[in-house]
Amino acid sequence: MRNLMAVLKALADENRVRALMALGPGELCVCQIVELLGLAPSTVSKHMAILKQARLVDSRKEGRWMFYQLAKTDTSVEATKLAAMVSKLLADAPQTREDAKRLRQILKMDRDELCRKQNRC
Amino acid sequence: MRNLMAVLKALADENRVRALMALGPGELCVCQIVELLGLAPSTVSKHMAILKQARLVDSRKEGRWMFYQLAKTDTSVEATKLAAMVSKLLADAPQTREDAKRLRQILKMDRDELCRKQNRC
DNA sequence: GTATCATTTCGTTATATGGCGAAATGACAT
DNA sequence: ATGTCATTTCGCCATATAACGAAATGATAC
Repeated sequence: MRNLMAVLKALADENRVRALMALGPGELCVCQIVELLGLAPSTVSKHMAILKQARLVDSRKEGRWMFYQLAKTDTSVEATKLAAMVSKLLADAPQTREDAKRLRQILKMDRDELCRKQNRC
Repeated sequence: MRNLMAVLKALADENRVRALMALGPGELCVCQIVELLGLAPSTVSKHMAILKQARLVDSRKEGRWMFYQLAKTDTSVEATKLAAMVSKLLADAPQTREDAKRLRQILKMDRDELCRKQNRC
């Protein structure tokens, strides 16, 4: 019950759901998610921590960058199944399409430059 | 997206999830849910309104009583599928078993008496 | 070591949420 | 019509949550 509620609470925020959807194709670093959602890095970091605690995502540190990816299937039954269902239900939503399009642009950018740009403004 | 978020937000509260689980076997009136959850009638009413807005439940008025039941399958794809999954994931949880047991007792009580008792204390 | 830079943690603020009790509503009974 | 009673709406309070910026962290680069 506790685990499931953590998952459901994690899924009860639009920005977190968008982040999850964005991770579908593959891992992303924080600054890429920041760019997609248009939120402060500290805010995104907190969101990702909540997703991680709910076992919806895993993280991997590489140098200065922290990469987040969807949790593997065996991590948590509740998390995986619910995330898969939400993902399926949202697959055709306008917001999802828009984000996917924007994400393709973001992935084309140089990561160093992307981060630097964020720290300037 | 809006619909799905409404469903996910509705599911992000333990008392609402417990109420949903309790409706599995069949419809219940507000005072029965009040008895199960141990919350004020006004609070339960608000919770049920949220579940209804998310199209997770339907309501039916019979005299003074308002009965809530799980929404029919064709009401909302998102709501129905997610509710079914949550229900399956929680089927064996201790809280669910406890609530089911208590619910059997509540259903044995006379509804008039149950409501009257609540208004006294 | 010192600087730089991505990310996280911390402190603060505004808003959302969940809870209650009192008053309003709406239906039955007298 | 008046009263009773289940439920809802309203107003209020306490807590939770989401957002930001500033400071701390931890890793590379000089």
